[in-house]
Amino acid sequence: MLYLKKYFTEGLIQFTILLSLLGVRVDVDTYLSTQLPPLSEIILGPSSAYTQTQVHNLRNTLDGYGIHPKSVDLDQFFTTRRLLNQVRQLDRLSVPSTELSAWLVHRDQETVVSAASQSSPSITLDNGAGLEDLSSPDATPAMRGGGGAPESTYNPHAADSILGAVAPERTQEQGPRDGNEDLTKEDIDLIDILWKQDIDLGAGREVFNYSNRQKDSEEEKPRPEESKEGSEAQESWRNGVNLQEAQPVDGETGESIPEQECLRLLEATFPFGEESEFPAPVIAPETGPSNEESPSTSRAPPLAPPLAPPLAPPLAPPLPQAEPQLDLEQQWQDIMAIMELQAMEVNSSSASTSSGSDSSPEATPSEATPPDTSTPLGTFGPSPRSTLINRDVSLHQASLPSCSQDFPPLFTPPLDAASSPPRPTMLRLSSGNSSNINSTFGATNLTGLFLPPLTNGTNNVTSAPVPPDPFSTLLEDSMLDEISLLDLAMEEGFSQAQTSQLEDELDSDSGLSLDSSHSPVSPSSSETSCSSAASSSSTSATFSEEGAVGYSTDSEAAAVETDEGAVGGYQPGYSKLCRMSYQEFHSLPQLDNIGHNHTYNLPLSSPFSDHPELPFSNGKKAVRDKQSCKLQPPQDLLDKQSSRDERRARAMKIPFSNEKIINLPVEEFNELLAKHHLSEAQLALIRDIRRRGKNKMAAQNCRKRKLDTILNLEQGVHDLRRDKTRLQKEQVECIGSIRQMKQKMQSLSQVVFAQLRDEEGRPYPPSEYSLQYGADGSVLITPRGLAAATPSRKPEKKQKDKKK
DNA sequence: CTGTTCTGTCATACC
DNA sequence: CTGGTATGACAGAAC
Repeated sequence: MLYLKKYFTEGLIQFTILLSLLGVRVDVDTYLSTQLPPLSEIILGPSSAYTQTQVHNLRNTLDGYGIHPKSVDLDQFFTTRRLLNQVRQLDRLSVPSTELSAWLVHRDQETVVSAASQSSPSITLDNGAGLEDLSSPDATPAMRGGGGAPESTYNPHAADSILGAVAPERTQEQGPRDGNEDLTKEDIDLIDILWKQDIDLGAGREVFNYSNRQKDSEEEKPRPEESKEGSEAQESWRNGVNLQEAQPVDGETGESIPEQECLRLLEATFPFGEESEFPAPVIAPETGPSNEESPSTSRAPPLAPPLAPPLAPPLAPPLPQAEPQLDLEQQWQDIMAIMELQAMEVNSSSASTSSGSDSSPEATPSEATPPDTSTPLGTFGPSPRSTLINRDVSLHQASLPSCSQDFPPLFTPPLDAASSPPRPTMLRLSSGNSSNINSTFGATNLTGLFLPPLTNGTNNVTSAPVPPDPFSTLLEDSMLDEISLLDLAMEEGFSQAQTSQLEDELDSDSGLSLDSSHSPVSPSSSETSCSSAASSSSTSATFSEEGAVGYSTDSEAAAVETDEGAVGGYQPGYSKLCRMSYQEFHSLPQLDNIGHNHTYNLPLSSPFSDHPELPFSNGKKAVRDKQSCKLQPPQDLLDKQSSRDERRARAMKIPFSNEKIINLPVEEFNELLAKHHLSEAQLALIRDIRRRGKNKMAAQNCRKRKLDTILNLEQGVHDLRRDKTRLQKEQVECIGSIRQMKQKMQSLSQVVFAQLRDEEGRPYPPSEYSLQYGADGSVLITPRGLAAATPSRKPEKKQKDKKK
C-alpha cells in the first residue's frame, strides 16, 4: 500500500509539473514506467536515462518503504547530505539555469506531497525567509509582487528575468489545464483515486488538479493559444510562485511554481516540436554555457540549441552576469561565508562545485543577500549552467519555498508566517518516517524520471534530456543537509539503528531505544518504537521520547514496576528480562526496596512453585521458561532460573532469601543473621551474596549513569551544533545586511557627491574624495589619499557638515 | 563461526 | 575498620 501510495503521489507530482509547465503531453504510462522499471521496460524499453532514473526511484522507494529501515535510512541520509552539499555549492556558484528551476520544482512537489504528513516546525523554511529578507530588498518585493511582474522579480539588474518571461507562458498554458477542459473521465477517476490515496500524505487536492491539468495539457500539448489564455492562470501561478510570500510549499504555490520552472527548463532543454510556441531559452546541460543568451529576452528568449547530451557534465562554466552595482569583494565574501557554512556541514562534494565559484559572483546579488536562496540556486547550477542569470533568479524564487522550509530554524523565521505552515519535507524527515523521506526524495527522483521520458520522446520533447540525476541528487543533498542541521528533527526521524550508525550527527537516543528493544522485558515499548520508527512518525516520536528519557521514562518505569512485581527472580534470566525495570528501580530510590523485593523474593519465597506464576507473559524468554517449567522438574527449573548465588544459598540451606540478604539494611541484616545460627561457610556465603548483590545493583546504576552521561553529551553536541548552525546563518545574514548597507551607502555617497560643489563650483570627484560619517550624524568630505597617500595632492580637504 | 551486546562479578578506590 | 558505593575490567551468555 505504501509503495503504491508513494508511487501515485510521485506520479501525480510529476504529472503536475509536466502538464503545468510543458503543456507537453505527458503520458502517465511513461511516468509509471519511469518509476516502475518493469513497466517502463515493457512499454518503452530500457534506456540509459531511464535506468538512472530507475535507480533513483528504486532507491527512493526502498528508502521510503520498507526495506531494511537501517540501510535505507542511512543511505538516504548520506545521499541527501552529499546532494545537499552539492546543491549548496552550486548555489554559491550561482549557476543560472533552467535546470535549477527544475530542481525547485521537484522540491516543491516533494514538499507538497510530504506536507500532509509533516508536522515538524523545526525544519521549516525559515532560512528561505531569512535569505529573502537578507537578500536585496528589491528582489524580495519583486518576488512577493511576483504575480504582477515576474520579469523584474528577482534581479533588478537583469531587466529581464527569465522567470517572468517563462512564467507567463506557463501560466497561459496552465490556464486551460486548470479548467480541466480536456480531462477524460478516466483521468478524473485516476485523479480521484490518487487524491484519496494521497490524502494521508497530506497532498492537497490541488496537486491532483494539476495532474489533471497536465494530462489535459498532454493531450493538448503546448499551444500558443494556451499562453494567451491564461492571464488569470498566470496570475494564479505567480501567486503560487510567490514563494517568499507563501513560503509554505502548500500544494499549489510551492508545487505550481516549481513545476512551471521545471517545465521551462524542460522546454529549454528539450525543444519540442512546438518550440516556436515556447521561445523560452533552451539550455542544454552541456551546451548551457554557450547557449545562455542574455537574459534580456525575458518573454521570448531565443531558443538555444537545446540538443545536449543528457548527461552533461554537472559543472559547466557559469556565465558571468556580474551585477555591476555589487562589489565583487562583497559578493565574494558572502559566498565565502556561505561556502564556509556549507563546508562545515558538507563534506567533500562541495569541492567540485566550488570550482565554479567564479561565476558565482555574478549571481551573487541574489546569493549574497540571502544565503539560503543562493544555496538552492547552487543546487540547480550544477546541472545546466548555460542558463541565464535571470533564469537563475527565477529559479531561485521558485526554489526558495522548499529550501526555506528545510532550513527554518537556521534562518530568522519570523518573516514568513505563511511559510511556516508548509514544512512538508523537513517535517517528514524530522518525524523520522523513512517513507516520508523517501517521498521527499521521490520528488527529486521524479525530476529525474520526468526527464527520461522526455528523452525517450514519449513526451513531445525532442531535444536532449537534462540529466535527471543531478537534480534529484541536489535536492536530496539539500534535504539531507538541512536534516543534518536540524539535529532534533534528525534524531526523531531516524530509527534506532540509523541513529546509531549516524553516530555523531544523530542522537544517541537510538541507543536507548535499542537497549529497550533488545530487552524482552519491554517488548511493547521497545518493539513498537522500533517498528514504528520505520513506518510512522508517531512511532518515531515515541521512540525519541523514550530514548531521551532513557530508562527513567515514566511510562516505562510504570510498566517495569508491574513487570518486576510479577517477575520473581534474582536469576540472570529474569534479571535480563527485567533489566529495564531494574534500572528504573535503581534510578528511583524510593522504589528500590519494592522493586528488589519483588525481584528477589519470588524465587526464594516459592522455590518450587514459582514457575507457574512467572510474570513473563511477553518475551521469548517467558515462553521458554514456561515451556521449560512444564518439561522440567521444578528443582531443575529453579536451578536454571536461579542465579549462582541463589543456587549456592539453596545448597548451603540459607534460611532466608537472597533478596533479604541483599536489600535489608545493615542493622536488620545483622539481626537476621543473629536470629539464625549459621555456620561460617553460610555466613561467608551470605556476605558474598550481599556484596555481589549490592555490587550488581551498583553496576547497573553505574551503567545507567554512564549511558545517561553519554546521552546528555550527545544532546549537548546536538544543541551546540544547532547553535552553531544558527549563528552561522545569522552571520550570513549579517554579511548580507552589511553588504546591502554598503551598497546603500555607496549610492547615497554618489548622490551626495553629485550635489557637492567646492567653493569654485567644481564637483568633488568620488574617486578622490570620500565621505566620513561622524557619530553625531555629521558628514565630512576627506580626500581619499589623505590617510594612506599624501594629502597634499588633493586640493584641500574640505569639511562640510551635511545634514541628511 | 565471529562479533556485538548485555549482564554479572571481581578488584579496587573512595566515602 | 566496616559498610557501602562507584567504576574499570573480565567473562559468560545470548543474539
